[in-house]
Amino acid sequence: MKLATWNINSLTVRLPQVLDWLQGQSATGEPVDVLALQELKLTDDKFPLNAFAEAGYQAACFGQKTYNGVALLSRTPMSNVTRNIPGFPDDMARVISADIGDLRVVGAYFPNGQEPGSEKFAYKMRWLEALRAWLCEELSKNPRLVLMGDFNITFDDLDVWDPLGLKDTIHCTEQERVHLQSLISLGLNDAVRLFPQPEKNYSWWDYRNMAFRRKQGLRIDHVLISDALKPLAVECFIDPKPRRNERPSDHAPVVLGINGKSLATLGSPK
DNA sequence: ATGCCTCAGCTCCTGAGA
Repeated sequence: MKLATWNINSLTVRLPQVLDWLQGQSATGEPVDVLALQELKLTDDKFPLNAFAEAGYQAACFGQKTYNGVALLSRTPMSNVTRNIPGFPDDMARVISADIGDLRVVGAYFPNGQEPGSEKFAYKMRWLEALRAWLCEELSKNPRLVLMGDFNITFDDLDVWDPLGLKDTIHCTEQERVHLQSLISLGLNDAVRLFPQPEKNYSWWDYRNMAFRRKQGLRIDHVLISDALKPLAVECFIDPKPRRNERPSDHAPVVLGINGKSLATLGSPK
């Protein structure tokens, strides 16, 4: 089965591109079974449930006016949907989770953080700590867990087009990376790095300065899979093609393929 | 360079993003 995440920077603007992309994935191979979306920038009453239903997807959305907003699309039913981090009061719609098959899927839009030392950076740190504590519980309840979304954090210099120039700037600070590693320490794995990748493998490029054409990007969108799922992963890649669209999102989707058959037939012979 | 795009909205400017 195939799972993906994409920060689409306004679903109102990007809905046709999302539908096109899903169609394209089906046409060239396996359909995307689960898609996590971030930065919907719309309220739930404006969520295009019907358009996705016609494309074969059920949806769980958690929207908000103007900013943030996340959703999960799935070809199969979702249950136990939760919104944001339980026990962490937050005005912003950033997390949506669901049981899908025998997976626990968490889609997240991590805080940007703006600038080290700012109040928004402090909020990012608090949010990251709350996420870690909650995921620790979630993993104990369901070891088959996927955490994917716009993390707004790079793992290391390999994720940064100009590591020297951007050293210690937002998305690249030690504090953010320590938090990201603390998620990894829960028993999660950076799925992209499990497979060979192209050079300059980024998921976001600034709209300004022709950054995409100049390959000046960051890898800040991630798919983390739990230890139990790691042996089942068959591919994970960033698809930069939608970034070449006429009115693109500044982010590209990240796709994970896992061996769903072996999940379904676990314990049965052949 | 307090800039450069893009998006939403109490829309002809501002805040936020990354």
